Amino acid sequence: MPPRPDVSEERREQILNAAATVFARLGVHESRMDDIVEEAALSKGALYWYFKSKDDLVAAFIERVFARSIENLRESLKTEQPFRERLTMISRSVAADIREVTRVRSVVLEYYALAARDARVRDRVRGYIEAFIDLLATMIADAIERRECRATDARKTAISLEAMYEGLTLLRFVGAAIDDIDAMFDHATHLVFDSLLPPARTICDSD
Amino acid sequence: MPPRPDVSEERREQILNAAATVFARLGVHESRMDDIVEEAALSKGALYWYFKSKDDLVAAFIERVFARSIENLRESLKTEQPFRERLTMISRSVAADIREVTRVRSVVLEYYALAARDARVRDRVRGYIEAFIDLLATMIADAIERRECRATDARKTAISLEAMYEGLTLLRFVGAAIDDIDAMFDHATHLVFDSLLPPARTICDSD
Amino acid sequence: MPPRPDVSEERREQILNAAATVFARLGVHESRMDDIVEEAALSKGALYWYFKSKDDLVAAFIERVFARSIENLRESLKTEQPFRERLTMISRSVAADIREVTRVRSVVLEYYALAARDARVRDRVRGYIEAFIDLLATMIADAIERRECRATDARKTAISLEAMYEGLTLLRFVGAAIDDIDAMFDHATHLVFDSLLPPARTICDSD
Amino acid sequence: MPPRPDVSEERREQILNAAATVFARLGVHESRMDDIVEEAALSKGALYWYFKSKDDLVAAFIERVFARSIENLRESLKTEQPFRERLTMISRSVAADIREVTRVRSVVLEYYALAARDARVRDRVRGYIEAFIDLLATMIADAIERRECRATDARKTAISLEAMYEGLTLLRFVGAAIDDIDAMFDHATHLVFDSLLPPARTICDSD
DNA sequence: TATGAATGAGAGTTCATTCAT
DNA sequence: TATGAATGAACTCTCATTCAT
Repeated sequence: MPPRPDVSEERREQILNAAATVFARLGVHESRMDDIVEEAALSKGALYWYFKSKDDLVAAFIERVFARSIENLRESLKTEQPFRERLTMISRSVAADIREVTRVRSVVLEYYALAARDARVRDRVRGYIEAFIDLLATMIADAIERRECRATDARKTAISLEAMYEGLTLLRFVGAAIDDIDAMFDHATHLVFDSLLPPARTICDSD
Repeated sequence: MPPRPDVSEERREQILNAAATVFARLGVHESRMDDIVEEAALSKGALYWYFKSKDDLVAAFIERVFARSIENLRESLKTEQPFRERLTMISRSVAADIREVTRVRSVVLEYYALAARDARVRDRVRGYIEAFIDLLATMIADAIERRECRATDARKTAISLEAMYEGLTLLRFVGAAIDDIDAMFDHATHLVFDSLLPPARTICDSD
Repeated sequence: MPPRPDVSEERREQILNAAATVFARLGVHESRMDDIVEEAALSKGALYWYFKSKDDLVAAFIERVFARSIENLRESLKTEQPFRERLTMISRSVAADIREVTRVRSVVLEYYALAARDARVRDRVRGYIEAFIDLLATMIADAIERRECRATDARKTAISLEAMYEGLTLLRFVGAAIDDIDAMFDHATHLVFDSLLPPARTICDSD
Repeated sequence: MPPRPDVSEERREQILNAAATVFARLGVHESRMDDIVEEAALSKGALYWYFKSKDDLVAAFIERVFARSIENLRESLKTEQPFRERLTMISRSVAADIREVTRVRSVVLEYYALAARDARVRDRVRGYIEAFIDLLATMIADAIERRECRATDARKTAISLEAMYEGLTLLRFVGAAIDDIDAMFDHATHLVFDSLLPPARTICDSD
């Protein structure tokens, strides 16, 4: 029981926020611990008191980014809604994510690149992506069960969706091809959505 | 003194090949000029004779990777074939690309990350991706014109496809979710494909 | 409020014991104040309350080691005994010392090394060694007076003995040459002992 | 085959000499790589070109000190001489060593201290001391064979001698007890020498 | 007395780049 | 063309010490 109020958590936040600012400006690789120290208005020692290395800091930072993304998605899926609306909500949620954190995305990419050679990083990244995919797969499986969607491999489809979202984010991020984010996400989502509609009958009926 | 045969081009290839090996093993960031010098069995001076900086070398390396990818795709699209077969061919071409160059992919990712902060890198990357998208868009537009595919925004669809391929590559690369590359690419491609089939009639007929 | 019992002395002991453990494991140079704090199950502040610096702590620690060694020797010399037995006792006392404190010896060595450049450390070390030599010299002078030993420069001989003991300790410590400590110390002691026996007559008698 | 004359060896010497100067002034621990760089009038990079770490530099330095000591002793033992003269020569050789390298000795001590915890250092030190002992043991064995010296365990006696020399060096080094080095070494050597003389007869004759 | 978060100067080491030969 | 020893600015991380509580 420390006599002073425990400021550990807010110090960590303070540092993580400083890191976010600096990483966004310079990228992880070009960011110096001194830059972050200055941004956080702390001493070098304090930074190393809370994070035992730069790698540790980067990992914690990424963890936070991932956790928030997952949280956003989970929130979007909470309410009871038809499949179509849910898909749209997800599309919008991810699109919003991008707009908010475009610059931070470079850090995520550097982290992805790192995953190739560091098994621990790879495990962390995989964990996050699997969590994302699981949420989507569950939603799709539900839809199939409710006949809102034709029978398909829920997991493979979830992966495809996740891949498309990651891909669009990437394209947007490298400044390629995508001007109107919302329009693009909607188009992409409906491309998949159309192919998931319950088959034939509906269409014939409308004939 | 007869002019010595110009070895410039093969020296560049020699260095680029060495770079490929080293980058694949260590990533761009962790690769030292000395590592590449050693792998190429050359001297430091020679390396700097052909590439004026590490950035220059990385750029040349990436350029080569991109060029080969584009070339592969262009080759796949050369023959006259129905839309459906073409899509399958593309799917297989990209899947093959991944298998071949998984490790190199980390270099591409690092380069993507770099694109966020360096306008020149961004332009290069955008150029490559746009070229890829253009190829896809042309193919789709052709299909629409031939009524092999229902009317849709060809460019947006091409972007979606490209995004999905980039996304799947990314997922595969970070070791997430994808075990059977071919199956996954086929599923993803057909998801889009199904939604691009000419509407209604065909389906009802099969009833 | 009754005055709390003074825990100063036992706190100092507690810290010194912790230091002994840590120094033995890591050496002075590689031991961190934090290591000692942890080993002592105290706080950093408490440590600095009792010892004003690392140097201060090291000095106190060494002082204790020296004092104990001197005490051991003094104890060995207390009883009335012939010269020969006394020498043997000393030999055994030093040999026992080594076995007990081999690891601590590295701390002493580091301290010796430090003595080269720090006059205060040098004075401390000199004081200890002089005390040791004085004890030996007194014993030898006694033996001479009692004709148990031939006339010789008592101090120079004491120095030689002390040197040999320090030397053997050093050799043992760096892992060189000495397997059987007792045998080695006996051999060394008797080398000197034989040359200190009263001369000639004794030997001729035995002819 | 380098076009320029190979300066590697002299560069190493240059650095080692600079290290000797700085180590003598500050001790190994307090010596900064920058100090050595400055003393050597080189760049930090050059220093690290020839020695891959501070540890490596220290090891090379010590190696040189050891090698020279051994060489000195070997030189002293080359000429054919009676046992008595040889012992005196050794005594003088070691005494001279001390006078020359007193300050360097602190580095050796730090190295000895290090030996306690680093097996590789220990092996190096052991090697040197064993070499020293072997030289002495061979000399003593010779003397025994020639009846210049009474039968004794040559190796144990060599160890005792080496121990005494190391001990005297240590004492001198920490500023204790020894004012007249030569007188002290002579006394110590003859202490042992007397006990190694062939027994009885000689002594009785002189009565 | 006792705590432990905070300090910050300074350490060893790296590595892209240069340039005399 | 080609070499590789040399450069040095800049990096991450350490740890004895302090001081508000």
